[in-house]
Amino acid sequence: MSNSDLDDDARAPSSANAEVAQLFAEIGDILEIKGEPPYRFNAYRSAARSVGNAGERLDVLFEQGRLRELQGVGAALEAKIIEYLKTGRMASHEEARRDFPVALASLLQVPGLGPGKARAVYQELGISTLPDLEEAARSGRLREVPGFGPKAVDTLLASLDQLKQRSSRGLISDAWAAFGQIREVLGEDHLAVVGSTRRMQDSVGGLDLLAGRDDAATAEQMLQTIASLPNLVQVLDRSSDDVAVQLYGGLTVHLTIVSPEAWGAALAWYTGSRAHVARLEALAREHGWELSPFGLEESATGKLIERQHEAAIYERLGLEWIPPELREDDGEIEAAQAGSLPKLIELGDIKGDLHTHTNWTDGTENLEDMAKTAKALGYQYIALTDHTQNLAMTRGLTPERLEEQRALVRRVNQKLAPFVVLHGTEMDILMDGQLDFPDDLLRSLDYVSASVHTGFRQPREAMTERMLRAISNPLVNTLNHPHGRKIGRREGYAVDMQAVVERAASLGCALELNSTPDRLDLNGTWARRGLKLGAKFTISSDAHSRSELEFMQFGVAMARRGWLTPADVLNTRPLDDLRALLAARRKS
DNA sequence: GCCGTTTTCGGCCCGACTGTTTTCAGTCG
Repeated sequence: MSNSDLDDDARAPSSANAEVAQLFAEIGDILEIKGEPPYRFNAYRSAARSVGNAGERLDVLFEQGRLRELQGVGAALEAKIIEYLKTGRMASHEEARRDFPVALASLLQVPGLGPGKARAVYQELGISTLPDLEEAARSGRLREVPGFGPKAVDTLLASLDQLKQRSSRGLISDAWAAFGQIREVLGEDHLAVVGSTRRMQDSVGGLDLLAGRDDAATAEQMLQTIASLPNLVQVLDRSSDDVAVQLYGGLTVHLTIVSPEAWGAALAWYTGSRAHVARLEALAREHGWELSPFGLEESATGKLIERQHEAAIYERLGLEWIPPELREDDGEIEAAQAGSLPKLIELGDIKGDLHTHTNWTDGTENLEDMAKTAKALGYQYIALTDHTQNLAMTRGLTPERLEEQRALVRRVNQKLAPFVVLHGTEMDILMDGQLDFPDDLLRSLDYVSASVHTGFRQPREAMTERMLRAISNPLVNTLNHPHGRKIGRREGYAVDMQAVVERAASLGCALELNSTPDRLDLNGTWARRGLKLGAKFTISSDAHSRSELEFMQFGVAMARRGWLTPADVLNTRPLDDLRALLAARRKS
């Protein structure tokens, strides 16, 4: 740090970025519990995200007078950042903490417990932690708090149980974003993602990286770079050839230095699931060899068979090279031996995006900008699929507004031809399985997809019937995000998904692989089950802004994990073929 | 508290449900 204004004490183990982001997030939480209006606490939260995920250090941005370039940082929050950089403190944070303990915000994770109840629980019983809350609920003390009747206490206890089971795994998009940031500073040469992130699991335990370096000085430099990333929270572990750190947002990054000569062996070793690698080891033993991260060697003599190239290792073991997404020991070894691995779908096979939103509902941008961006991505078409009237919070479209939208679609299509915007809908499936628009209206649209957005706590039988009824209407082309889960926030609703997938397959209703990183719904496991039943799929971004169109890569990854080929996915088809397929479903 | 092909002020996701009440606050999607 070169700016002499800055106090050395300001730099604790965490980076200033992570510290400031944390303080902003805590202020936001406390403001919400205090009952401040949403635009105030949301301002702190969006600034927290922006600062926490920034790829540059706050002190550098400050020196260059560029703090305001961070999204959501205006004059007031800039001043607070500068105050923190200079003094290591933030007065408004200390002020907020005087009213409510920071720990109280942890109660907001409990489904059904919002800021109002958190405030009441603290003011009436002095409770600010989850264990204390649970104790109060069990002992009956919670009943003393206004608003907590017998039913509310029961629901709360159930929610607490659910919360305990929730996994703390991270989003695949966060892991890849962190890799992008790290690649900027370390360079691309012999730097690779391995582990569950390379296998593109729908959630990841952390980001595992390999760097191939021979000389100790360079290796040391790389480890040091990781240990001082702008968004560092803490260094978890450090040795001469590896480092593990935690970044803002919770992601763990683990970098291992390996010899560039053994690059291929290390890639294979650290990428496959434990079960997959065990199969590779067993195959090696059949040849009298031994596989390790250092190479494939003859067990008896230690003579090197292969270590430099991953594909060559697979080849020596009698296998086709196996795409990382399949390395789960779920039939891929046998297929690779037989030379019958599927030709998996790739991002480049996608011809259009069938799930997008605009500022007519809860998207942030206009149709023309969305379409232009899609066109620039190389697509031939997108489907505009804004929400419908039942989903009021998004200003869901009434039939009248849908008609108005039609004229806009026509104008944009004239302007961007031969690119085509299909006029579609993401229509709510109502509580009883009825659809939010009448059939006549649906018939007038180019594309119809349907989603469950309400009544998540319906019993399993009712939810299953509801979804079956909805997809039984031949005007519904696609069932969107079938499980309705949000990774890290809520489980999917209770539903007999096997029955839904079977029915969809038999009726020709496509199943969506929703590419939004916290959905990834269906995931690879369910895609593969659907494939075996003969289901067809769409892969779509569910973009609410232009940049989110790029989520598509994650949905394609789920498809690959599901062993899907381009033929299994509707939106790999050119527009005319797609239209024919959509029409065929309607006639069924 | 931020922000701007609704631009320097006035917006910023809003209506329904739930369990608690006795007229509604809190939460959700």
